Amino acid sequence: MPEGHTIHRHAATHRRLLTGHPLSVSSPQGRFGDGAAVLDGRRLERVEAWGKHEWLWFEGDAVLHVHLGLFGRWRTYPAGPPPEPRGQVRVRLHGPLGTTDLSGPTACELGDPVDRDAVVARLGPDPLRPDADPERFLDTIARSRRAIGLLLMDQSVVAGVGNVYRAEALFVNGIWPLRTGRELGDDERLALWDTVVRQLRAGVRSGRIVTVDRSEQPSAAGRGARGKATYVYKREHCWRCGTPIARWDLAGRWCYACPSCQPA
DNA sequence: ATACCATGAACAG
DNA sequence: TGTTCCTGGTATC
Repeated sequence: MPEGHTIHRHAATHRRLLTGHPLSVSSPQGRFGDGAAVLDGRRLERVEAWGKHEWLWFEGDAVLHVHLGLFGRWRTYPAGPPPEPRGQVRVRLHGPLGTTDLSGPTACELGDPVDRDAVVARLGPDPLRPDADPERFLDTIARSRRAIGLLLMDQSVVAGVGNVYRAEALFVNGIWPLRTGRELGDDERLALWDTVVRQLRAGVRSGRIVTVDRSEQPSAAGRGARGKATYVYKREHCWRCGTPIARWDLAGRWCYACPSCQPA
């Protein structure tokens, strides 16, 4: 399931496999309105990701906006699609080099560049984008009385961080989630930004969220072995110190932290 | 067959 | 703050 690293990986795949070609566009599930008919046969010009959003720019200023939400997924078939689509397929994009099927998205809308800009205007900097502006993130949280655990999940503060990276980024910096943005030190704010950049990039590279440092992996976890993925997220005990993990509902999402490594 | 759960977010009030 | 919408994998009857 998708945080920002997943979306950037999908964008890269779509870029590589689908851009530059006229695509067959269909909606096997039939729930894409007239979008499929409008896009069918158009050339895909470029693909862009920002946080958890993806835009596919087709010729003629037709822009497909996709947000996977909690359940959405892309299934890509470089060798050609299976005869029967798997599950409920909202959109199928088919080109000479491959096919990709979208199911379960929170958003799948056809618009134009202005619509795209309107979405971007609501988003904070994306740590994965080269044009990201860390100062926006730092200034916003430096002024905020809201808990840093809420700020990291707020896509208008930083785009692409979800529940797993929230938990892990706070952990590696020893920050209790309920401390407010303004009461953090400048060094802590900067370190948090650096951490989400590093963790998200690692996620793009590997396709998994693995935040536990190699030096803290069990020695048996060599090549191929999965090793430990997280320090606190969905864990019973802290991977670093063994203290029972605190877990509570924070604005409707589970929040995980180590009471010992992340003192309040 | 059914229940429950999840890495998300918009909307109402 | 609570409700609603997406889907599908796993657990439970």
